[in-house]
Amino acid sequence: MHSQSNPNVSVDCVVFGFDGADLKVLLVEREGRDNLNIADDTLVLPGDLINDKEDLAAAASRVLQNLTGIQKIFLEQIGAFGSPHRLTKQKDRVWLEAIRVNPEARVITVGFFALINIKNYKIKPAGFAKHVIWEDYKSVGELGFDHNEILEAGIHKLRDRLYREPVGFELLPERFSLHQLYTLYNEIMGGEIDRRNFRRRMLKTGFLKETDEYQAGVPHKPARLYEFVREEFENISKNNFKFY
Amino acid sequence: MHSQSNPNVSVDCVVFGFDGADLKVLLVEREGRDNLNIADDTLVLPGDLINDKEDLAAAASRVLQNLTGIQKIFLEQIGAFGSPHRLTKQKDRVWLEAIRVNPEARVITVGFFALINIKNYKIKPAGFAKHVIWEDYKSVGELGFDHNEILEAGIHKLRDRLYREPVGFELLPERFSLHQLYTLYNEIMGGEIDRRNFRRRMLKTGFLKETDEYQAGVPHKPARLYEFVREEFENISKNNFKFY
DNA sequence: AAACTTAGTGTAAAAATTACACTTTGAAAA
DNA sequence: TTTTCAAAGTGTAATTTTTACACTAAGTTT
Repeated sequence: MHSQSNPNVSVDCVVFGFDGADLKVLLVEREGRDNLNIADDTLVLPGDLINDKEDLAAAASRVLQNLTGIQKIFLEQIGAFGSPHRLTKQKDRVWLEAIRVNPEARVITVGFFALINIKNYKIKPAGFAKHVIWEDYKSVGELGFDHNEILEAGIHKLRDRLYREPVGFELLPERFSLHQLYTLYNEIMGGEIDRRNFRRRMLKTGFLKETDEYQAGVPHKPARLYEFVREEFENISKNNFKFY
Repeated sequence: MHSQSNPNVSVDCVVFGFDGADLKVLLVEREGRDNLNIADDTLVLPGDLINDKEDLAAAASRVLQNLTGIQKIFLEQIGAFGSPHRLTKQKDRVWLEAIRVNPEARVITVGFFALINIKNYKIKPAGFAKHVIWEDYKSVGELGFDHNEILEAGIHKLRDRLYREPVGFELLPERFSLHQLYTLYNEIMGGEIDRRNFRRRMLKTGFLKETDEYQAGVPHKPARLYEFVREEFENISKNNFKFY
């Protein structure tokens, strides 16, 4: 396994999820205290060195599959992060020396961002990851390596994509209420979107199909559920639709 | 020099220029036929392996400095390109074997795009580049390696940036006519922008300062020249201005 | 039956976008 | 010196998009 790892290139994944109210990020606690003999409970983005004949996206996919078990996942590259100093923090060095074949190697990493429906998958620790947690995006503290920087680039990309492509639906269940969709957009855009205008706008697009299903188990008027119809989206907006 | 190169990571630069009418890309002819004993006149993007303690952007900057002599240049990352097959075309292999210390190495490359004012600099061959040419973007044929793919990603990024940031001015002389600006936008956006609406819109923004200078040596009414005032741009549009 | 909570609906004013054609000016040609 | 040519420069009206804003409906819990 390590023998076929490329010592100079890794991938790191910014995985966003949505629980209906807040935007979450998947973080892992570095294997430390218990398995190795070092005190380290630093949180990092899930990632790994790439294998020799492995595509970059495939490597990211592998990392996520280890954590989530999902095969097909929305994945998009954020970019490369290659500062010569990105691994030189003291704590990071200690960890690298404990775990890597070649801890001195210059590593450039390629960031990916992924979107998953937080309810659909049980996340389980795997590989280097001792614990895996969904952290509220707003509460993320200092991460290991240069991962705060990668995360920032990730949220930036997410906003950009949310604005132009129908990626929001990746974060929701197949059937969702307009309120859920609204909360998602409003949360990620960090903004003050008008609820009524949002609703009208989304319905006007024509790619939301209303179903006969309604919310259940809520202590108030149940909302109608909708589905996203990708074919309609493709037809309607030959690549230059604006979401908000 | 080669001893401090990282064998697994390179940078490649998509350099756009504008000659007043057409969008151009800087391409280099691989050193081949003459200096090495191989027949190879393939065109590629300028690029090189990164050095061991060199930042990615610094590597791109170094490559461009070798070609253009410019220190400060507008540079932005496009992304990483890491297909395991990106160097496996026959012609590319022959060239790599002739030139690289470790021609078998898996190389992932990081693309950058740069904008330069085509008239300000004399481009001169350097390093691996035998000839350097400004190729009309629309006429670019098959390039070596995966460079067509990188170029496509570059033009995509350029359009995206042109839409949101005042990067167009990097491609023009310091003083320019509204016609030049219009042609630039219209060319890059590949579109049918209305000339009058464009003019009004740009003037309304407030960050174009009119000068007392006029076009000279043209066989018709000379146009007034304008300057881009970055400070005004920064003030007016706290980061969410839309150009077109 | 009352209270609570979220679902669901419409309109009018303002702003932005679009489509569109003629006059002006200077240089070059006749 | 007059004519011709080429691009510069200018305004308006119609349409569309965006924004701001408040009440009624429906189901659950108390």
